Amino acid sequence: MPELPEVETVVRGLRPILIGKGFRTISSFAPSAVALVGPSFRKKKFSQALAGKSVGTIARRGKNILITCTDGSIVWVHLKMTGQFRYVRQDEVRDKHDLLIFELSDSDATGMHLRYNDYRRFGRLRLLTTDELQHHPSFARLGPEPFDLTAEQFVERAKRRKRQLKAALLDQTFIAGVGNIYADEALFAARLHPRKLTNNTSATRLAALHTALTEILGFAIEHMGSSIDSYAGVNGEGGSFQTYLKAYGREDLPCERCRTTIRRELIGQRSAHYCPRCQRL
DNA sequence: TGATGTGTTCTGCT
DNA sequence: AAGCAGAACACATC
Repeated sequence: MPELPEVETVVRGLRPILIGKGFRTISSFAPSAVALVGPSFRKKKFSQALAGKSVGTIARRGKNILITCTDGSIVWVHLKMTGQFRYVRQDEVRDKHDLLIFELSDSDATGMHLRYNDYRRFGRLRLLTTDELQHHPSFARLGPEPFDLTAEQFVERAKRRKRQLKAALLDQTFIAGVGNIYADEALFAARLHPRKLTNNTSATRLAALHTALTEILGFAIEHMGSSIDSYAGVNGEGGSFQTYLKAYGREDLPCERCRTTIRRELIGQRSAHYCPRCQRL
């Protein structure tokens, strides 16, 4: 389940593979809903439109990956739950969920190519112009990056709404990049109940939540994310942050602070893991 | 068959 | 009208 640290790890893995390289040909086994093009590329399929372009820069915005080509067009990728990029030998047998295969300008020399695999097919790749991306409603509404916000700015933002803390952290328009794992971990670290309301939480505690969140995200990036379910980096390497989880996935296990049993509860159709003793409402 | 998992979008309520 | 909660949806797996 790629969240901010996992997506950052993927971006860092893609850079040495793609930057300065060209897309020679792209083989697609993807349904048309998975790989799309913006209006200015109409009439062309994703594979056709991307072939021949070269990669300039690769960036992350929230959980989104932005691969900017030297002609200004952008491949906007959202991995959703199970999307993965893998850099593999060209002769590796194709998995049935390998949906796109990118032959690169140096593939003949290296014998390697890039694949996009997504067994649930929720992920999306779109080839757009810069303008189309900036005006796309779901991209334009993204909230600030956690690291770009001071604790004071986070407090001010939170105080403006009346929302359960867990829901606010998961809301990509409130803050970009946080998913279920890191929301639960940040709330545990700050000893805040997931159902506590933003407007009923003191500025001090909200500031502490922001500090916990950025510390945890930073630490998780250093550990190349959490390998839970099927997540792996571009070169097949797993992250190791899952060994540091204190709340997420620890239902029925003792809290490491007070030994109380960690509870799992549905909040807005999402499981929330928390310690009922350390995190009081 | 239907429950599961997660981010985004839709619907309807206050 | 704005802002929110909750449902629906995108899928494959078992």
